[in-house]
Amino acid sequence: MSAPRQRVTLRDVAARAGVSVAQASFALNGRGRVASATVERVRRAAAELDYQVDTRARQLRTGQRAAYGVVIRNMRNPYFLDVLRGMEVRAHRQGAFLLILSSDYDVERESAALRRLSAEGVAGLAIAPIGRRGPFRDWLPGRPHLPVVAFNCTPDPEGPFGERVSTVGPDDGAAISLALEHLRARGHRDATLVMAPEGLAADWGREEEFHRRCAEWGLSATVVRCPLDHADVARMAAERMRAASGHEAFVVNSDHLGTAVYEAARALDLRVGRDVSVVAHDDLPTSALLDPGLTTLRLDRELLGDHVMRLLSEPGAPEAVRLPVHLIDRGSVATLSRPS
Amino acid sequence: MSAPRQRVTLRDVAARAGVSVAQASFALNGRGRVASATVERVRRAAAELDYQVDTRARQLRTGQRAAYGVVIRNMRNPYFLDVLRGMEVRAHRQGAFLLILSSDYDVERESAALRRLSAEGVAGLAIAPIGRRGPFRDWLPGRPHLPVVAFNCTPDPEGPFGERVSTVGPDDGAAISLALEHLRARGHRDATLVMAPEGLAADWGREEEFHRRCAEWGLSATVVRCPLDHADVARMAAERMRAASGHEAFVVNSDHLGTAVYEAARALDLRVGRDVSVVAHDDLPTSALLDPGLTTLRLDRELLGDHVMRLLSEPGAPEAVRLPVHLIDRGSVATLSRPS
DNA sequence: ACGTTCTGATGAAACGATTAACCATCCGTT
DNA sequence: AACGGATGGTTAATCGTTTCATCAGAACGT
Repeated sequence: MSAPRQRVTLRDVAARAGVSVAQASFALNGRGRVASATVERVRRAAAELDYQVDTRARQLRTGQRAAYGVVIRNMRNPYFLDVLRGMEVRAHRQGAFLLILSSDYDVERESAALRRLSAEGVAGLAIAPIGRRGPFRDWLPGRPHLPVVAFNCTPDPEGPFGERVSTVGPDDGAAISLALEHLRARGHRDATLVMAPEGLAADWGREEEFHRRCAEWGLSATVVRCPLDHADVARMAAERMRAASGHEAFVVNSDHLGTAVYEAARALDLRVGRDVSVVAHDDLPTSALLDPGLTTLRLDRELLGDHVMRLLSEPGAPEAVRLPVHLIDRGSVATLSRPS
Repeated sequence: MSAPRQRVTLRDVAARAGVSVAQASFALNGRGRVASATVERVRRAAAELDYQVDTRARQLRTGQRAAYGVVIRNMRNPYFLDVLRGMEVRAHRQGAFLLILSSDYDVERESAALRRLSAEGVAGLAIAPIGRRGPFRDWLPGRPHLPVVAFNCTPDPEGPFGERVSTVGPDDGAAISLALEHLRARGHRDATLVMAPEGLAADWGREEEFHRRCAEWGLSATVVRCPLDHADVARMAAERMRAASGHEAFVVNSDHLGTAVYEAARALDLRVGRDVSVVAHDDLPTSALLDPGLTTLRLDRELLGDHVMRLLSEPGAPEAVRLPVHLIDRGSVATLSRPS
């Protein structure tokens, strides 16, 4: 009765239903011409044996796969989590699922992840690429038929993505404008943009827009590339604050970096929102809990994920989707009565 | 030269190296007897063609798969993320990777996830089960050979897991003891344990230990099951505080629930750490940012993930691993001068 | 010169599903 | 009686790898 059978195969089901393997396959997938009585019998047999298709065999034959690969930069960043969730919801609706790997800001691992996912035969690939010309770029031409979507990166016509891949990300231009407008309305005359290390994140568009806007609005602009490590960022921010002649206003590229500014301020006995100002990107869950709350640029991250999946599952001409961003004012920007 | 070939297969490599498919396979996997010159030729051919094994075909033949399935409860909980990271690090070391699905606290989805992962032919399955007898239980006997590890749940000898599956989780007994000891040392005479909704999380062990310890130390004990939704928890906590005759001390089963207590307190104009006391579980990143910081029970979550992977990849007799927990005092517990 | 071992290589059978190409009835028409 | 068309079913090829069984020579000892 209960021999230690290794695995229930379609052959077993067919045998039990007294029918050929082909007919069993047709019956279960509702594809060929098969008598309704037979369908019933096969279904019952499958249920009784607790049969599960071996998706690998199926894929091998059909070449199709209901799985998408995702390469994110970091497993611990709630930002990516929400994106993943957005992707997952849509994937789930179409019966697919996600193969998630993280590059951990390491080009070696990013490259390995890409190889791996392609070997797994995913139906499409989403990636939050590292830097400007990581392995991503070299790797693309080798898989001419694989739909690829890059997210959280600036579309760069002459950059890594070329004609083939769609991009989805925040509307960086609008975001920077919002931030600067917010500062300007409160009497600020200069701003410092704090960016992730060169070549790690993919936020090249923001710098450009920052300079453009500052010029347009007559703000004095500074751009700083900073280390990724939290403590180092805090140190650097403290450095700048100490050296600053007047009021220092930071526009930082993530909430993570934003909290570092808080730490720096605390170390110097300065109060954020009075002595120092910060506008951040991302709106992580922690940001509302800070004191004062972190004024930040928010983007619907699940929506972003949804767009990524959409582009992956309905391939067409590549798009460059820029999602709207809005500013959440929590008071981390000071109001200056007179120019600093 | 560059015909739109669909995919580079081992046959192509073999052809280019002027050798049979078998020999090519042996050469690449270093398995059979093959001349070193041939190995070199095949390797070069593979590199030139940018060949990638089709893991599905390989798996179909070998029956083995370098992927493990994970079913977590929620994609957005940083707790699980750290666990995943722990798993991923070990998996990565052995060249395997993770198939992650989330049940979203829905038994239907948990069940679907299990089916799916087993159809994918994973080499093992880790699950943070929902409730006491979810689909998990019914599903187990059908796959007698699949290694399964449950995490973040109390091992329950007569419960869902039986003899087959290992469990990994916090040492709930020790955790509750720590919390109560902390309260007692500060003059508290009663405690309220706030638990997740019946049948959702898997923390049955804590309640038991809570009663035992309270009895032993002469504390008056109350246990509350609460809704999962944040706002509802806050409402309930406020209710209790208002009705309370003396000082209210909560031991809550997650930091998530803990912050709800903060909100309730704020709504009633009470100060946590003075008028109300809280000890939580998990130590999420947000907890240190609250004011006052949330006193919480911390567990090395990556270590937990590491253990899960270990048990999955080196199957043996089932173990019930309980990881040490320590208390992080951030001041959310008041010191009472005299008994309340 | 002849059997024996050893080396390097090959052919073909799996793995478990899908599916194109046939085949056998049976029913109704001409 | 012969034929055309449904209808329900079967056979066998195929997907890309791995691996078992086999084989042609070379090397070697007697």
